[in-house]
Amino acid sequence: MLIQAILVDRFKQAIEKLILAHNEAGANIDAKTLPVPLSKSTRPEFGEYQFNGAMALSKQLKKNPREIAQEILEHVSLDDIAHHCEIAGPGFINIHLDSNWIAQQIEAANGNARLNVSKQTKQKVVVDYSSPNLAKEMHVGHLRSTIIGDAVVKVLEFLGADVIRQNHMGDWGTQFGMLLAHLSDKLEQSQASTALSDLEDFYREAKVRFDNEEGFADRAREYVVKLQSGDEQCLALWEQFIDISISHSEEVYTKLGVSLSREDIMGESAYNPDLPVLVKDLLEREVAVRDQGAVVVFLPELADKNGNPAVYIIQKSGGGYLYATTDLAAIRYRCGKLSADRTMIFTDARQALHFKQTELVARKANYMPASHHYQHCPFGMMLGKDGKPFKTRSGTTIKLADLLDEAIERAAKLIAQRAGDKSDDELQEIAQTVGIGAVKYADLSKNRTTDYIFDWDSMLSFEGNTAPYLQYAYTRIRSIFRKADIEMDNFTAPVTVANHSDNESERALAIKLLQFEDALLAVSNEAAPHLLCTYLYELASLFMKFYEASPILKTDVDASLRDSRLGLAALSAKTLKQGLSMLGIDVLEQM
RNA sequence: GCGUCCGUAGCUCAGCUGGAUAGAGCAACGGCCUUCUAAGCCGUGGGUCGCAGGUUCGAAUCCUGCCGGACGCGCCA
Repeated sequence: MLIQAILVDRFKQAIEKLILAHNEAGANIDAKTLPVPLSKSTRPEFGEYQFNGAMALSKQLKKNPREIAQEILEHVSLDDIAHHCEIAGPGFINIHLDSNWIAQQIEAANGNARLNVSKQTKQKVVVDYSSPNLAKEMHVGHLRSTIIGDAVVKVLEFLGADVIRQNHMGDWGTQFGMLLAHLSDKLEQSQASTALSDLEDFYREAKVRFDNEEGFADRAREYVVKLQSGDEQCLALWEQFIDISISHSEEVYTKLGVSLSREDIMGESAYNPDLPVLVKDLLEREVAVRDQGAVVVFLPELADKNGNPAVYIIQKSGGGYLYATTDLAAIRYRCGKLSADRTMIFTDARQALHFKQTELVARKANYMPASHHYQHCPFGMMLGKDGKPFKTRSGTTIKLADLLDEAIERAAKLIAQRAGDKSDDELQEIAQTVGIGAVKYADLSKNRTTDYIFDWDSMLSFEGNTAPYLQYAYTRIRSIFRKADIEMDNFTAPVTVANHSDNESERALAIKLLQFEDALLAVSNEAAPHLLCTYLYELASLFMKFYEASPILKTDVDASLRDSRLGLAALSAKTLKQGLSMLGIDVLEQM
């Protein structure tokens, strides 16, 4: 149910009719290109939606804007949706939705497993996210890509897209020479799983040897060469390393409730066989040229002031390949083999230029169809409370697994203070759900593009725009249904929706419930899960107000009113649950 | 030097297809529990939307310049 789209459509038709009439009378305006500025009203007394196009039209038609607004009203057909419209101020058209229509939509959504969210035209979308470096353990820097990407994936899937997850893991590169040389030595005394139980320590040890130990650096370089030439023993060693490192990531994914699995891994190494083919192809077709021993693509589109083109290196002078080469190969694979319509890549903002250049080169080389929608979705850094990159006190990066454990611990402490009569197991489950939810929500609820400040206290405060607030709203509704001994999921009842003057909180809640699909569509278009967070927070907040103002199970509430309110509560809970699940956050029956 | 992103309340952030009096939360202060779970609700105070121009009937939103910050700009990813 897309209210916004329906209204835009109706007004579009009205404007076209109106323009046609004016054009017959001598005007000359192209109605197709006119914007349809329709938005939510800023204040309740202005109705639920407003159309703001009359002022602009009046200019073109040289007529009083209020008269134009009147003409639009004569042409627009809203009888089924709107109770009435009015012209206000300089020419705003305020739309007051019809209470019966709203009520019908609520009932329909309650009786529908998809909450009346329709499926969009099917599109094949590749989403590239998480992509940790397997040489090390996942650290806080991987949190954003992982959970923002996963939230977008889940929203796209719910809207009917054919999503292909691509975990572009860093499983190749010179650093593996050092790691494999070290691993080879370690295996003389212990199992690989033991040696690699802490990847951070392992990396550090290898690095120390590389920097200080006589002959080790040479051995490391030999391993790189052997690995690249496909030496079997070396590859076996590499596979062991990768396998164990992947299981470390999987543990984090499980803890985070992220939907990535082994099948989604398409690491950098997967493109190795294609890299020489790709470079050769680009050279033959003269997209790329040799320059100073390297193979490069010149990009005059990104030239500096003096006309020097930007340079994009795809093969080093020593013959090695770079991430530019791999990313081009990935485009070929995704557009060719996977025939994707859209690619979304979630990496930090520092790589923006790289992806801009990569897209330019890929388009020059025709590796993407012109219609392909290639989207780098950048995000800002995670900063500590001091505004500097988030690190431990000693200045090292924080392991993601440790961060999540700390979240659960902190949540457990806070929950214990309000424990009530819950068992230890129950408390542990709540701590898990609340702690992880809080960390994820704190990140997801912020605009993707800016840096954000990580602060334990505010994310676990359980107050305001936090995951626990949303989870609590859900448990309140569950509690009502428990008390009434009614099964919520299949509950349907005739719903009535009050006028704004009779019960404002009820009406506001009902309308918010109908805007779920609009919110999801915005997330899908902008790759911005914070829009869903905002929506869910507003929904929860409106439910809380409704809950305070409108008793449901009290004895003086008659049966039909009770059932109507139960209907609103049920849809609120189902919407919260569905929305949170797309953010990868669980709900609880009690907390 | 060039480029990208950003600058909104004491703090953390929304709002940016131009629209009516710029919104939340936290923090501060004051109310509301014989309870559909107070992890809640209601209220009060708090803003030169970095600065200066411009476009417009109308600018936090678009354009230009400046100031301040982060990041990036040929052989790391």
